Amino acid sequence: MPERQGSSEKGEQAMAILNAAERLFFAQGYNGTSMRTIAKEAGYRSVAGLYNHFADKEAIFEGLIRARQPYDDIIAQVQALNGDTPEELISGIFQSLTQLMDAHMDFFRLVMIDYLEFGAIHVRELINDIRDRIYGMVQRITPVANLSEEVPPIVFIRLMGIQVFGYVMTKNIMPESFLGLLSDEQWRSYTLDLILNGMVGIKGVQQ
Amino acid sequence: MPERQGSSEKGEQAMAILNAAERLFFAQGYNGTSMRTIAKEAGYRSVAGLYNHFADKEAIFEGLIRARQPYDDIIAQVQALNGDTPEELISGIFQSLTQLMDAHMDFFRLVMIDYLEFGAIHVRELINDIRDRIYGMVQRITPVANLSEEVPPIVFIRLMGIQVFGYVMTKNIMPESFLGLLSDEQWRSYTLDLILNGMVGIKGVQQ
DNA sequence: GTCTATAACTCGATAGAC
DNA sequence: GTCTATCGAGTTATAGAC
Repeated sequence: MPERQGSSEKGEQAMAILNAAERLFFAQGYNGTSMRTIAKEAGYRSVAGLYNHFADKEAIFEGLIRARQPYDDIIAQVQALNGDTPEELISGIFQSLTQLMDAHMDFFRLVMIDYLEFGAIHVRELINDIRDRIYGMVQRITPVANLSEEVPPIVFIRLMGIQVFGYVMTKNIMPESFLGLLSDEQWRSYTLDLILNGMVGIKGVQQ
Repeated sequence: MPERQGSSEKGEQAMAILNAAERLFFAQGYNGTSMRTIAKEAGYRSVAGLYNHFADKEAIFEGLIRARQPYDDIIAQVQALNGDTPEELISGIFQSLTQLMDAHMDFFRLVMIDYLEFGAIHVRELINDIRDRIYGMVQRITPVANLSEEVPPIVFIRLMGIQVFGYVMTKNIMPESFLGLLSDEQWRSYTLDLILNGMVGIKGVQQ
C-alpha cells in the first residue's frame, strides 16, 4: 500500500512540526521562536531533524499558513446556504463566517504575522490561488441576495472581509472591560444589524 | 529657560531613536530589529547610547506606540464635525476616520506588532487611558446622528472600529490585482454606503 | 551622555556518523 | 531520517573610560 497519495500531502512528522511551530509562534512570535525550540516542541532531540522536512524557517511558516487556510471550509459552507429572503441569506453568510472565524482564529494570527514579517506575500499567494472560486461564489449569490448587479463582485468580497477582519481584530484588542459588557451573541447580533441595515438601522431591541 | 516642560515630554534624542526604531520595525519586524541597528539608524556609533534614553527594547516600543497614537487627532476632528442630517454626520465621521487612517497607517502596524509580540497590552493601556473621552464623544453624537438611545455607546465604538481596522487590514493584504480594480475614492464610497445603508443598500451608482 | 570593548548567550544552518 | 557537534554570526545588555 503506497503511503503517500500525492506530493502535496504532508507526512505525519511534518504535521507535528507545523503544530509545534504554531503553538510557539503564537506564544512567542515568529522571530521570537527558534528552530531549536520548534524541534524540541515537536519531539526532536536536535534541530537538524527539522531540515529533513522543511528547507528553512520560512518554509515552516508557509506550510503552516497553507495548512490553516479556511477557504475550503468557507466555500463549502456558503455553497450549502439557502435563504428565502436576501436578509436570511446574508444573515446566514455572516453567521457562517463568524463561526468559521472562531474555528480559524489561528489563521488570522498567521495572516498578521505574514503581513508584518513577510509583507503578506504568502497570504496574497493563497488569495490568488482561490481567486476564481471566490468570484464564482459571489456571482452565484448576487441575484439571490438581491445585491446590485452594477456593483463589481470584488466590492462585496472586500466589504465582507472588512467585517470579518475588523471583528477579529477588535475582539483581540479591545480591553475585557469593554468586550465583557455584551455577550458574544449580542456582539454578533449588532454586527449583523450593521451589515443588513447600516449604522442608523441598529435598534438595540433583541427580537 | 528650562528645557523640559513636563516629565512626559520626550527629548530630541529620544524622538530620533523612536523614528529610527519605527523605520526598522516596519522594514524588518520587531524581533528582526536589533538594538544595534536602531542605534546606527539613529546616528549613534554604539548601542550603549540607547540605554541612556530607554531602559530596554520594549520601552522603545512603548514610547513609539504612545507617540503615534491618533486619539487626540480623532477626538479633535470628530468634535469639530457638524452635520445637518444623521447621514451627513456619520458620513463626516467616516471621512475623518479614513483620512486619519491614511495619516496614521503607522499606528495600525504598531497595534499589530503589539498584539503579536506583547498580547496587545500597550494598546489596551492606551484605550483605558482615553476611555472616558471616547464615551463622552459618542454620547454627545448619539442624538445628532439619530442613533438608538437603547444601544450601549460601546456598540457604536466597536462597530466603527471594525470598519476602520477591517479597511486597513484588507487594504494591506489584498493583492494589488484586486485592489487596483477600483480607486481609493470608490472604495471609500462603497464602504460608506455599507455603514449608512447596509449590504443590500449598496447600489453602485456614483452620484 | 556618548564612546569602546566585551561578557554571556542564542540564532539559523550544516557536516557527517549512524 | 535522526542524531551529535559545531561554525560563524548574530543578540541584549553592561562596565568603565572620557
